[in-house]
Amino acid sequence: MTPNTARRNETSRRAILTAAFDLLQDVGYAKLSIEGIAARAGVGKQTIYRWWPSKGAVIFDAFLLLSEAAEGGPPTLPDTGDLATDLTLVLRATVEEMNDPRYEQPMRALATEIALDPELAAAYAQRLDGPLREAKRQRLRSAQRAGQLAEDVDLDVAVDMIWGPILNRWLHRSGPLTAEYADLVVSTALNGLRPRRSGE
Amino acid sequence: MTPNTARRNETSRRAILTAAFDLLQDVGYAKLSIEGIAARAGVGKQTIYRWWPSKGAVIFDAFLLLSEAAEGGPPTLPDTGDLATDLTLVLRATVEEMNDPRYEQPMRALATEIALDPELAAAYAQRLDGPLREAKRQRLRSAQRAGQLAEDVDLDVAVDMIWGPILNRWLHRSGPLTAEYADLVVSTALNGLRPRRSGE
Amino acid sequence: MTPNTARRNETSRRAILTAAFDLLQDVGYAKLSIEGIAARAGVGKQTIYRWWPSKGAVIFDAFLLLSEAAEGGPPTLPDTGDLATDLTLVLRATVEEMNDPRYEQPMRALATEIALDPELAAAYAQRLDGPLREAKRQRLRSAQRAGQLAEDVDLDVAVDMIWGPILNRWLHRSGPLTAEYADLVVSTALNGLRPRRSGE
Amino acid sequence: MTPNTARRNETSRRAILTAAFDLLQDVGYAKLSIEGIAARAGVGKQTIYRWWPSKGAVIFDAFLLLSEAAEGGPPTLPDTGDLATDLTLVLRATVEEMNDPRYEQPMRALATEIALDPELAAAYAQRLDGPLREAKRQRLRSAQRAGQLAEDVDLDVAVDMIWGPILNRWLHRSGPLTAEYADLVVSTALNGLRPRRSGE
DNA sequence: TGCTAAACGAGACGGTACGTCATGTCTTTTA
DNA sequence: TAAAAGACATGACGTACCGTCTCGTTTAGCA
Repeated sequence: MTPNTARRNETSRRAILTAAFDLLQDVGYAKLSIEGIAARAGVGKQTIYRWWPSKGAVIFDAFLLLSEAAEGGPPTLPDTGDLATDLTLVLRATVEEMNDPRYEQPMRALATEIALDPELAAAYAQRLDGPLREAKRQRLRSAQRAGQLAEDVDLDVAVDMIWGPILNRWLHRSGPLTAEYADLVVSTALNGLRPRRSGE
Repeated sequence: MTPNTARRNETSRRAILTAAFDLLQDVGYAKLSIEGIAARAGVGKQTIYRWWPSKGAVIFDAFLLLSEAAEGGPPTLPDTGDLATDLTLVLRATVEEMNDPRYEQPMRALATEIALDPELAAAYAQRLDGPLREAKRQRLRSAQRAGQLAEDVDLDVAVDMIWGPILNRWLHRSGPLTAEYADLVVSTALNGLRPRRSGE
Repeated sequence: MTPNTARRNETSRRAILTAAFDLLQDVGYAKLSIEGIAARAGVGKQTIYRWWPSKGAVIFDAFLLLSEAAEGGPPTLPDTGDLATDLTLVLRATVEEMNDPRYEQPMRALATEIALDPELAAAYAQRLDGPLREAKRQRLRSAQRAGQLAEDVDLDVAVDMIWGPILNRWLHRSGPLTAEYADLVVSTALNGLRPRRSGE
Repeated sequence: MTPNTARRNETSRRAILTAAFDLLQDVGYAKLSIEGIAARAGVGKQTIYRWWPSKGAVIFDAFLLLSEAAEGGPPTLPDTGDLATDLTLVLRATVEEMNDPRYEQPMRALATEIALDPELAAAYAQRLDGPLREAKRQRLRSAQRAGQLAEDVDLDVAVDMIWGPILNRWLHRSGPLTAEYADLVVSTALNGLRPRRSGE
């Protein structure tokens, strides 16, 4: 069913994924074509069709290649002991990456494909977002142990509460995505919307 | 700039927007074509190109038509005096709509177009999301007055905190989108992540 | 069924047929492609596929255009009163044309398509070969009246007897195709293979 | 230059040629592909490319195999002493073979390749048509000795005169190819087109 | 009888062309 | 006289084959 992967040409594979990522930056998702990727990679179209079921799958693998290249070992969030500080740091970095023109178009492309293709979404959840989300959960668990996070908070909801607004504002462009916004999100999420009996 | 709208055939306009919306349900965003819309609407292609600059603009207007049809006057959120109750109600309804097969594909299409096209995003922010967001802010302001919301909370951030996680989970399919999740989001957002000195 | 021919672009039609004919000379039948024709004609591929069902049909029409351009009125064979002289003249001309590099490749292409596609063969028999064969029969009939051709000879067989060997030798390259051969064919066909009681 | 033929796998060779011939019957010349032949023969593509320079060469060899299988010794035409009788017999058989669906497509394919490829035409003239044509010439020479054929007739032209019309009508489908037609060709070729002083 | 070089099946590869579909522009016809 | 109908140049789609190129695996000839 799956093509025999043994004879696969690794050089071509990397050329394709790199070409796809580069083209996303250059021409954007709307004008990304399989023909274009093949041409830029110096590869026959069939070589793409042989190994990937869809354009989205290529984009997905391009990110996978990138993340493999970047990391050594599973990702972790900084843990200085103070949750607010750490989250602020991380979210500011996230915001910066989202505003980086090198990544913006490719990331939008990936988000789009995931939004439209459930199968790809599952792969994303497992292979790309999975480890990262686990790291986030881990950091929050540590905060729980340190008494900085309520015992009864659902960690997945907590993650969504912190990163969701950021991702959303980026994707929908519903407002400027700045470090200040990131800071506000952190503090608001931690304190909650309700008035607190005693000051922060 | 804008084509003279005077001679515009209103019947064709509605036929086109309805056809676009219906096709989104039937064939999905990926297979939606201008030719298809024109054919289903019984309209010449040129009539579409004359009045809309892009496929995204057609989809956008289709939603606009829908929202005009639905509402009388600007939208409002229920205000029973208890914020938690009202938010829970509204978010459950939102979740239900997002799971409604009639709307899912079209809404994903719109979200996709907005994510990729800044101009469309601006139009969305102003014409479709604008009034709704104002209603949300209004409800939160009322809660502030009632002492159910901290005075120093940025209302836009608050809105993002409540609706962001929902939208996100829906768009990225990062988990099941249920009424329970909606309830959890409301209570977590209101209480915040930090431990509270005294019970809820 | 047949596409409405009313809106057809005559300029494109001629460009396509001319390009096809020229390409046959330049690259030969084996390397003739629809894409190549479209490119050389400055035309979209679809314009070819819209109006012709096959590559053979394009080639056929290219010859049709040529023959229309060439002739005024239906073709006739010379009639000096002496059949042998006239046939010799005509066959020499035919041989010359077959050896003309401008026509050789295109004519081989047409012959090939006809040999493989019965429908095309029927069209050829009717529209291209038909009038010519009629002219040949006419000349032979005239010879019959002049007592230069036996009364009981089937004129179609006679035509085949004279032109068949030429066509055959050309197509199969079974020997050199020269004026001398043409002359021999004429005299042999007229005299027959059997010994004659009295001189020629 | 020529690959060492020593290690050649005879089983594969026969499988390839048989597969090629069978495929010609089944799918026709236009859809005959090297890949198809290799697949049907259960053979790697390279094995075909190693031993044959072109598709036409494979088809040619397929016929060669067939003719080797059929015959014992060089072919001969029947010689009852009466040329007309013998030719009629032979031509009727030829006509029958040409109308046989088992051979029609393959023979058209061979004719096509020969018409387009001079090298193949030379091979055909020498290896396939050569012995047969020699047999035809032989029979005519015998007729000459018996006084049934004029002394001054060029035997090659005579062969063309008899078989050319048949082959032509078959290849171009310029008319029905029947036994009657064959008979007419024989008698017309023998008698010639000119009126004879005294009856046949 | 065991070694080695080739021919073999399989099939991935960079390509070309296929025939189809949609794009956005244009012209023609119709109501 | 606007809009439907649809032809047009363009260009991408996904597929089929081309001819070349490894891969391991027979298989045959020599040593």
